[in-house]
Amino acid sequence: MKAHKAPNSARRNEQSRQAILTATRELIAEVGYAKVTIEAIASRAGVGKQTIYRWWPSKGFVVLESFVALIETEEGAVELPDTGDIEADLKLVMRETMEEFATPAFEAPIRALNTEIINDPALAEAYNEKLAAPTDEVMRARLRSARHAGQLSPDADLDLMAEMLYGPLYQRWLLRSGPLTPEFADGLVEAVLRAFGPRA
Amino acid sequence: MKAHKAPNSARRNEQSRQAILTATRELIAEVGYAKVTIEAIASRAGVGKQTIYRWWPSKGFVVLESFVALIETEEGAVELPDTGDIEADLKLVMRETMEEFATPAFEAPIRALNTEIINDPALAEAYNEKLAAPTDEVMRARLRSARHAGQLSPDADLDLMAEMLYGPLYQRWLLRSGPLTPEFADGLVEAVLRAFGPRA
Amino acid sequence: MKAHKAPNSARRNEQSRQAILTATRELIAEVGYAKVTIEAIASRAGVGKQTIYRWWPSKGFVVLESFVALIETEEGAVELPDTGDIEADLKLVMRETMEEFATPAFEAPIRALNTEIINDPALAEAYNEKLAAPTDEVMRARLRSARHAGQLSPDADLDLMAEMLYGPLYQRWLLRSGPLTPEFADGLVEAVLRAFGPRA
Amino acid sequence: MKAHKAPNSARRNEQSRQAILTATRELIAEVGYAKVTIEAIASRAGVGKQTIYRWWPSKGFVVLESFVALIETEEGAVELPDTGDIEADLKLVMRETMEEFATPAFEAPIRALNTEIINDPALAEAYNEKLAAPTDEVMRARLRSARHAGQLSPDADLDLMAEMLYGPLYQRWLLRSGPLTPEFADGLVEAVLRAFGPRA
DNA sequence: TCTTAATCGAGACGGTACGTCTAGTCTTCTG
DNA sequence: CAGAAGACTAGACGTACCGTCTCGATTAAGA
Repeated sequence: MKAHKAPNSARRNEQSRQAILTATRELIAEVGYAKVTIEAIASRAGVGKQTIYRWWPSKGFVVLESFVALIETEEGAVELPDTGDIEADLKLVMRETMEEFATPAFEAPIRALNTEIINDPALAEAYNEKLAAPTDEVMRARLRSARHAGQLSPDADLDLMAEMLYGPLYQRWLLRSGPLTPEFADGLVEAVLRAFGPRA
Repeated sequence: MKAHKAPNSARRNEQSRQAILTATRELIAEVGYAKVTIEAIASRAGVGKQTIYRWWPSKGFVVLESFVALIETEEGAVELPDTGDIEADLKLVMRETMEEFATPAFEAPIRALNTEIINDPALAEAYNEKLAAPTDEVMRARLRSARHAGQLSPDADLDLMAEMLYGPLYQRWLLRSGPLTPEFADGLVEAVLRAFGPRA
Repeated sequence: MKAHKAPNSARRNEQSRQAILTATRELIAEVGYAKVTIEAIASRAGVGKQTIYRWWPSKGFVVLESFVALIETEEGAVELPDTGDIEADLKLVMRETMEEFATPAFEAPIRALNTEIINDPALAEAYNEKLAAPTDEVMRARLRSARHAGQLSPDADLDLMAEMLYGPLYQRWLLRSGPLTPEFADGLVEAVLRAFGPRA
Repeated sequence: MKAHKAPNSARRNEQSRQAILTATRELIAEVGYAKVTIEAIASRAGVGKQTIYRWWPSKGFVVLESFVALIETEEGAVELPDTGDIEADLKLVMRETMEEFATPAFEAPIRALNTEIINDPALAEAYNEKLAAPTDEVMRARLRSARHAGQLSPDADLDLMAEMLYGPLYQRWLLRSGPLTPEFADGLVEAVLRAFGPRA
């Protein structure tokens, strides 16, 4: 595998970049990730194929950047609810997350990205840094608040806790190993809180 | 998508079938799943392409069957250790699972399968039934034994418990979102046992 | 340069072959040789690109074969006039040849072929064998008849004679180094006959 | 086809011009004309592509100018031998010409030019004027001398004679329609002299 | 035992997309 | 402010595979 070497970006055409990211998002929504081709993106964006190959090492990175760009525009409002009741808040968040996962418009591209991530460590790194890390940080912030409020054990490992909340959910969704029901979300939250609650 | 209709298997050539499954496994190990093509499998197996298309609906199913075939041959010995100490046993199992995940010979094909599963519900179902279910059942058997021994709460949800053990581990591995260290395994087991232990 | 290895032609699809040769001729007539692409030929012929690459080593050979095919269909009538007067016959033939050279429908593809021949010895060989040799043989047959009739010296080198008739004409045409006038043709014939006539 | 309009040459950078012509000659010698690209010339010459497009209408003209430039530097010594024996002199010249044609360093670029000339009338004109005409004139000068010496018929058409000497030779070479042997050269000269000799 | 019909290896077929290459134009920065 | 540097749109290149489709040549079943 040849390492991708991005050229000097000073001369980069920002209009083309935006057109490519937009076309990518549109195409994924229209025909599904697996059928999105570099040629189609270039054609839709009114751009030469070389312009894509010049700046991105693979389709996965184009897709990733197209989502990062989308998220960055709506940034700021990303924060979990904090009613003071950690259990209620977590259950709500988990249910909302599950619903998001069930939305085709959301599901398709994320599944797509995960497909690529599995076999591309470089893309995985970029994904974790650009998309997963911010999401996790939001969760950890809420947990930190709860711990401060005495609703969690003072020595609760919040990183592990976040992973225990998201991991089982994610697995069921990605591998379709089980249904995403509210009961599942509630049971998961309750179990995690038993593990990290103040009594533990 | 046209439904795959397997023809009458009475006339099926078992030698060809075995050659295909073996070639598939070899090729995945040699060049990685993404670069394995139907043509390469056919060529390696000394088989016409049509013979593959006749009996399997997609590459994913060939891969899946090649692993199922492998596992079925070594069946029987699959059982978790039971020293009477559930915490020690689980920690051991989790560490061993992690090591397995780190073995290239094991990692490559499982990643391969997961790639296909993500975008193919039918394959996901077959995967969960043929490969995941047996593994989970082994885990649940050990947990049932522990509950019977009073090391777990009488009303512990063993299905959920198994998912909480495997989910975070699986997520870290598949998405490379964190390192697979013994400390992580231990922390995970301890937290899950706090959630489902006799006091809870 | 990789040697072109035509596969076993037993399975060859004759319909596709004809469609390709026809499409090639049409495209050359429509847009000119330089702008004819393999992709366009394939598309026009309703054929996969690989089918062209499988059977021909380069665009030049496709073009060559398309003309050979054309000529072979009208075969049989190819013979020079023989009125008994070699000078008159040659002058007529040379003038007709010049007119042919001036016909766009004829000129374009032959120029095209010559372009390729210059830099491709293999194509040159095929061209000389398939297109040039038959034409030359027809000329030599007429000269042989004239020699037999005593209108040429008994030891006249007919091969050289043919080359001296066609060479200057060809050069003027290909390199546009001079006009193709009847006077030029007549002068050329007269000079060649002085060189190879019975008195010489 | 857009007419090429050379800009005001007052500001033209002579160093760049020379670098381009030199790079062109070197590249033709190294990789062959067909594989020479404008980009490669610009890169080798340390020049922007635009500088080439600004001053030359096509690759052919760059090649042509690169040879004209070369020839102009060694000009003056161009004259045919004149021993008084036209047959011996012509045979010598023809043999030398053939040898030149067989020299790769000479052959490659001339073939290259001819490739372009075939399909580009404007270039053909420039070629005939700049390269062919001087060569022909040298030949005609020698023939004029022979006619004056009574070795040729007083009314011999020297232009036609020159074409009859070069034409067959050129055709054999360009189309590889036959071997370039001394016997061929001698036979050609003898035949032409029979046609244009004093007796005729 | 002899059809006879499905399966087999083989590989040509019409296609799609790949990633690279070059053309010719346009833009930016530097000497 | 001309020129080097090089990014841009466009599109052909030749390759790799896809999944379908013949081709005989087995081969196993039932007549």
